[in-house]
This record gives sequence, structure tokens and C-alpha cells, in this order.
Amino acid sequence: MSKASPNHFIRSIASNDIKNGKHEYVYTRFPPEPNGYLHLGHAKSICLNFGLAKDLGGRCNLRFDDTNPEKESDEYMQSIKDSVAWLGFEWDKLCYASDYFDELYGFALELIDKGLAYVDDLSAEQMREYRGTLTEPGKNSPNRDRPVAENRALFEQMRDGEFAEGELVLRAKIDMASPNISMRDPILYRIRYAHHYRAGDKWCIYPMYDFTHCISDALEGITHSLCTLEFQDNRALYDWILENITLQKNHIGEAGKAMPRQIEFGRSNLEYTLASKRKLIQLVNEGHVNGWDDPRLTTLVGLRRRGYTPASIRNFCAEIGVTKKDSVIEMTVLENAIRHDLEANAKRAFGVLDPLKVVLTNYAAEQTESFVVRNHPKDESMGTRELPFGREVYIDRDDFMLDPPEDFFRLGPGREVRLRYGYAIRCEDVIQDDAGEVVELRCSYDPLSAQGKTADGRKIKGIIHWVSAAHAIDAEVRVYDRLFNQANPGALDDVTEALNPNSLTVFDNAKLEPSVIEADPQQHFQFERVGYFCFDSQDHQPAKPVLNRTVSLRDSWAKAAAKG
RNA sequence: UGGGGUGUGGCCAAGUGGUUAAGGCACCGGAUUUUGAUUCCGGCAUUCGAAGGUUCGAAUCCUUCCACCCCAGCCA
Repeated sequence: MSKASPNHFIRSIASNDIKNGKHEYVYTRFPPEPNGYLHLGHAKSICLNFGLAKDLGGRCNLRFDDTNPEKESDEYMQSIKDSVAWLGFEWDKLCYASDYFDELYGFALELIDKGLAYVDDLSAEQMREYRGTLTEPGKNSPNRDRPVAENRALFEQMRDGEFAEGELVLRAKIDMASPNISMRDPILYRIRYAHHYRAGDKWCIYPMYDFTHCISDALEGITHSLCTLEFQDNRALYDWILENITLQKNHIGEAGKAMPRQIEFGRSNLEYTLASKRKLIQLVNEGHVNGWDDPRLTTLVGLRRRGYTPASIRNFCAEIGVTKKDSVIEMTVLENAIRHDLEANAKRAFGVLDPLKVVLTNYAAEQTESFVVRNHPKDESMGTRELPFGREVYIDRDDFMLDPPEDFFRLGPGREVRLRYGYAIRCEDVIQDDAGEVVELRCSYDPLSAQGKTADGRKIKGIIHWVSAAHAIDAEVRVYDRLFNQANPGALDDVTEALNPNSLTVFDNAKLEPSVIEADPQQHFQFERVGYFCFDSQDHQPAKPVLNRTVSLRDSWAKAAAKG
């Protein structure tokens, strides 16, 4: 269901603003801080911002909100650019808040000159005391009425490096008694002697988010500034700043006939996953996962490595909607999105994860043949391939039971199944080792059972996949399960308590049909009856194939079996 | 207990005073099937956080109450 742009409250606001002539077109921005890797939550924001602009004929910038040099890096910035592009979006302009540092400084001076900002020397602790509490108003700083000229001189000295970190800050002069704590003389600039990954060492004062963001929006001509719910209180400050500085006409932008409007939407969390950067870093650093792109992570790089397609993530985002309510999405929604995409677009192949050897005792030892099979059961344009067959084949251990129940349609002693696209076989003998483990099956095949028919017209209910032993390619296949066994691991102080010990299962003796290895390494497969797979982007080599299971196929048998 | 938000089926989510409360995911039936997949068809909220009220008529308007989330970084 590639959803055609569902309507939601932000879309309604934006299209009304165009209809009413408030703006000529919509102009949005996706404003990440380059201090970590993007995850599924960011994908929602990316799809919202870029999608809105695309659908309404507007534009969208990628803007790095890089005002905190100690946490930001070029590596993160590059990765974010890659992920946005990978998701399939093109930014109108690539912007950096750090490119506005000169202008921002100028606006700060304007506020000082208007008596709307002052330099304060209260310590962090004192400032916290002066700020008051949720229920009590704050009180004015003794520096609040410092003369304009002095403020200006002090601020310039701050910029010139004449003070130590933490010694002075620039504050807006608003209202220490405001019930909205964001308005209690918020800090606009702080001193940081840190190297900025883009601005270098040019500055030792850096603007705060609230001061930077609204002005960046205005400078770019952003019409709709979309952000998450926790910024609702900050909106008053956003508006206050823009109302109190002098923007040139072109600052409001070619599109903008009015100031940008901040609109907040709810975050979406996925069950059994983590979005907190801090906790993700812990998992990476402590080695619980293998890097930011571990396929069990819902980082965009992780999902990509796992085999999720950009379209599936876009569809997922369309599916979950945009509202003013934080939501918790079930894992099946994401899985449905990728299954839906890959069902239509992935080539079929045979792969056996846990091989059990089957010898066809009445098939000549030297004989081989091959079957021409379709790459997709419903899409002829995906072509055909040749599937080699011989006396020995591998089947999946799951497809055999020593003492199967009646409704097990697969192989068991004396039972008959069809090797998909090939012959019907009957299990004549089971070979077990000393420990009782089944190590081989001796079967007879019915030479008259090709093409899905049988000579006597008997129906064969069970159909299983297989790989010719003589032609099989050895591979390592990694099968993933949820990383956590609790729906909301983020609520835990120590997320490692909720780690699922079985989140990764390695099948290091998997057998694949030979056509798989000839494929484009970017390709996605469906191993019939098993799931969707892709080559691992880090560890795969043609001589030593490594694949990831993106997601299993739906399995109503397993579901029924689990229910008992 | 200050301010800002949110409450529609298991999870999302349409709906903005007028016939039986969209749709997706999940779930339960059944059909088709050389993937126990896909596809198809059917079922799945007398009820919209609760209680009052207005109205011929309310999930939609009013009142009160309840629950949950966010805000007291020189983070974003």
C-alpha cells in the first residue's frame, strides 16, 4: 500500500496557508544536530518535512543545527547526509546554523541595543536558584539592568575571548515571573573554548538552540518549522525572538510573506527498540551490538544493512501518521512495510539455513539435470533461472520430523513431499548418529512427478525448498530477532537488563542455490518459504558469502504450532 | 499543587453537530495456491477517558472530573 500522502493536521495548515495567500509555497527544513546517527524517529521527521514540501510543490532544506561544538562532528554530519539521500529525498539547500554565526551575533547586538538582552555573571548554580521552580516565580538577576553600553562592551569581550567558560552569558530580558520557564530570561549565548567541526576556532561564544533555530528558519525563508512536542513551550520564545529583531525582506524569504510558524507533532516509538542516543552509545561502546549499523538497531544505517529499503521506511512513516500524540508502534507495522515491498520486488531463490542431507537412492549417481524456474511467481518480467538438481540435496532441518503430527505437511518417515519445482520424494530411511541426531535421509523419488503433476493423479500437499548438494554454495546467514525482550527498554535505567540473548543466530553452514552468488550484491532475495535476505554490506565477500535475514515470511504454521 | 499538551477497538489513525464511527497493522474464520508465502472474501468499537448538560440529533458544543506526557541544561 504505497500510501498517497495521507492528510494530517500539519498538511491541512500548510495547504490552507497557501490557499489563503499567507505564503506562496511551503518551505520546510529537516534540522538534525550532527551529534549521532539518524534513526527511525528521524525518518518520520524527514518524511514529514521533505514529503510535505514535495507534495505541496514547495521546498525543503537540510540544515545542520550545529551550535554545540563539543558534541558534533563531521563524521555524524556526513552520515546524516547519506541517510537522508538514501531515504530518497533531495534537499533544496544544504545549510548549517554555523554559517549564520556572524548574522546571529549581529542580532544579539540588536537585542542588546534595544535593551532586550543583558550580560549576566551569575554562576550556573545561582542562575538555577534565581530561575524559580515550576510553581514559584523566579527573581531578577542583579545584572538585569546593566546599561546597554556595558552589555555591549561585555558581549564583545566575551566574543574576543576575554572571559573564561561559564563566567558570563548573554540572556534575553523577558520575564522572570513567567509561568513558562522558557521565558524566564533564557540564555542566548554561552562561552565555549571548543573547536567547531566547521567554524574551526573562529568563535569562543556559541548561540543557544532557541536563539539560533528561529533565526535560521527566518533567514532561509522557512514557512513551517516542524518539530516534536517537547518544544511546545519553546514556541513562545521562538516567536518573541523573531518579533524583536529586524529581519530584512529577503530574510523572510522569497516564499514567505510572513514569519515562520513552529508546529509541533508527536514522536513515534517502536516497540522493543531504543531511540535514545545516550543508551545507543552504551550498547555500541560496551559491545552489545556491532556498531551503529548493527542490523538489530533501528538506526537508518542499521536498517539499511538489515535489508530495509527506502520505500519500505517511507511507507512505514506514511502508515503511522502525524498527530499531536506520542505513539508506540508495534513491530509488525514495520515488518509489514518491508514484506510488502519485498514481496513485490525481491527475486525468489532457494536457501537452506540448517541443512539436512537427503540422498535419492533411485536417482543415478552421475546424473544431474536442471529446472527452469521463475524468479517471481507473479511477475514474469523478473525472468527465469536454472536450478540444478542431482542425487543429493539439502533440505531444511525444520522440514523433517521423526514423529510428525498429522497436520505437519512436510517430511517424516514414510511420508511424501514435493521438492518445489522438482520431484516428489518419499522418506524411506532415516540415518541417525550415536546421539540419535538425524544426519541423513534416504528417499526415493518419483520420476513421473515433474511439472507439479503425478502420474496417478495423487495430491501432494507438502512442498519444500531444497538445494542440490553438488552445486550448493556455502554461506553464513545471520538471523535476527528483537534486540530487547521488553517493549519499552528505554524506560529502564540499565537497558542491558532487557537485552534478548537470542537476538542474533548465525547459520554458518547455510547452503544456497548457485544463482544467488551471481547476483548484484545490492539485491534483495526471498528465499522461498523462509524469508527475505540481503548480502551483508560489511562482511560479505564472493568467496565467503554473508547474508542477513531482513525479515521472515509470515508463518501461520509456526504460529499455530506455538499456540499448541 | 504553575504553564504547555494529549485522551476514538490490542497498536496506529480518519472523523471538525445529522443515515449502520474510514483505513492500516494485529487477530479470527473461509477460498485460491508447486512458497503453510502472496492474493481474495468475510468477521472484528450500540461506542469515541469519565460524569453531567445543551440539542430533534454530539466522538464532534458546554461544565466538572480523571489519566498520561513535556518544561526548572551555560543540550537540542
